[in-house]
Amino acid sequence: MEFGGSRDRRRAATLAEIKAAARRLLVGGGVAAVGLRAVARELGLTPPALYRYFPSHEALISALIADLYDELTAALMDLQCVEEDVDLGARLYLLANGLRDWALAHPAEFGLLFGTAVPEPDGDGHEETPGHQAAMRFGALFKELVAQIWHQKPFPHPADDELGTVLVEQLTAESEHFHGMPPGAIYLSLNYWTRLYGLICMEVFGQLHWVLPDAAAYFEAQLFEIGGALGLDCPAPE
Amino acid sequence: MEFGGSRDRRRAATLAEIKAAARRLLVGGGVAAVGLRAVARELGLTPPALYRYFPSHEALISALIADLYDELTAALMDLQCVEEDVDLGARLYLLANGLRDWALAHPAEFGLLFGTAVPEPDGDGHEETPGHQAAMRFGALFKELVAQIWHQKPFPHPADDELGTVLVEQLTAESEHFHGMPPGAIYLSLNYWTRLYGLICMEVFGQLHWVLPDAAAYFEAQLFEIGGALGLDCPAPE
DNA sequence: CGCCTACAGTGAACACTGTTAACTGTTAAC
DNA sequence: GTTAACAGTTAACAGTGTTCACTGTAGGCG
Repeated sequence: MEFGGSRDRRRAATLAEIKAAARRLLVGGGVAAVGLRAVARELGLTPPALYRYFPSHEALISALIADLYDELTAALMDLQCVEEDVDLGARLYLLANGLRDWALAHPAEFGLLFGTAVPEPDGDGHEETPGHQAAMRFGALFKELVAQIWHQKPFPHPADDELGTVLVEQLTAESEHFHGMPPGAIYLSLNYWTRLYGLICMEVFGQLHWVLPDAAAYFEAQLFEIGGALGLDCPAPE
Repeated sequence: MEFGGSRDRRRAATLAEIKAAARRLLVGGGVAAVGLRAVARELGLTPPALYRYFPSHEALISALIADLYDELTAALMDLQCVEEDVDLGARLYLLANGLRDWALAHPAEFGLLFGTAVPEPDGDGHEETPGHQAAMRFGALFKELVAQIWHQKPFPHPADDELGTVLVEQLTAESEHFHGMPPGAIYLSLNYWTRLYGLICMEVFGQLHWVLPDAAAYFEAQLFEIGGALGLDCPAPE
């Protein structure tokens, strides 16, 4: 029935089907709904069959996380490339707004990626799961853009003695990821990311509904504010 | 053995024991570890016995959440009352630092309270579970203090036309909870809370470890920054 | 005091979950 | 054309939340 081909092709196909079914269940009923047996049921398979593709339920979830990170990264990348000639500030604005839109459109996926990822105090330090690698690629997206903005037009930043020695030391350690930006500039960039993340998390996780029924206007105002710290002017005043 | 007393007393005692055991399991192995059977096992009871005290597993978790909110609220309250004569700015500083300390000391509990609480789009609007009421009491702690700070020494705030009509409308709707503060001042207060929440969430959920190994210095710097927006001067310069 | 009711708690069972072992057939490789 | 790898199944195990029928004991009331 399925037009033949090498066995690997068939295997890759069902593997994709499995992840698609898992994704479907995730958007339908949250993380709890994507169970091993539920996925198997979705494909008309028996539960043990999935163990030919994933060593455990947790591995399936991890693969799903990695895929979601890549999907989010890709979505944000070609969101900026729709208009190639927009300036860097507008691209950061598109990135931030795109992230919020994606989070609001896919709350279950966002919750899986960014909510309650309580990291066990790992002894070795850097883990190498594909999920973490995908997360790094996602983070690089932001770092790259901010570094470009900085190198195009350096924005005023706090001096080293304003930050304190310990903080400067940690920030300079991250300097290579930010293309040699000075600690004060990295501090402001981290500030941007932290506030953006916090805002979206609070909105998606419903922590903001108790005070703001619709956080869109607040988000817009905050975006202007944190963009201003990076030397960007307001993209859309009102 | 247990010195007698009315039956209600005994019931309340075991109810407290149940929640204590649940709490113990929570800190030991995260949310997933606090299962109905595990709690029963902890007390030497059979699982169905717990249904005399909670109608379901979810109800037990909800009660645990409510208790944790109250515990956190109480901890933060008497943290400020240790020194009665400290000024309001220092009390806010204590509140913010106390919240961070509690979150870092009890990551599992913090995750249960503030992580991935994906709110189902509820039609009625305001739910009345004890957990939400406890959350409101917790939020009131912050709102009260900020309102006191405002009324003692009003800080400069953005004008209405800087915020936009929609945002001003939403903020004025929350004015009663902030003791009649103007929208611009509520905006800054919300800003404070949003950034504080975002920072702590990122740190506890490990989203910050990839760039800052120890976020204490960064948190301190941010605290100074967001406190400055409320007219407070730096409590500890370094 | 003695009955009787309410209630905490038990045992067995159901439907579900992730996971493993032993076993099929089909299919690609030598 | 034989063989070995592999997808997939059936059966089972341990664990979960939950329900039902049942026990004993303790409290309230006549």
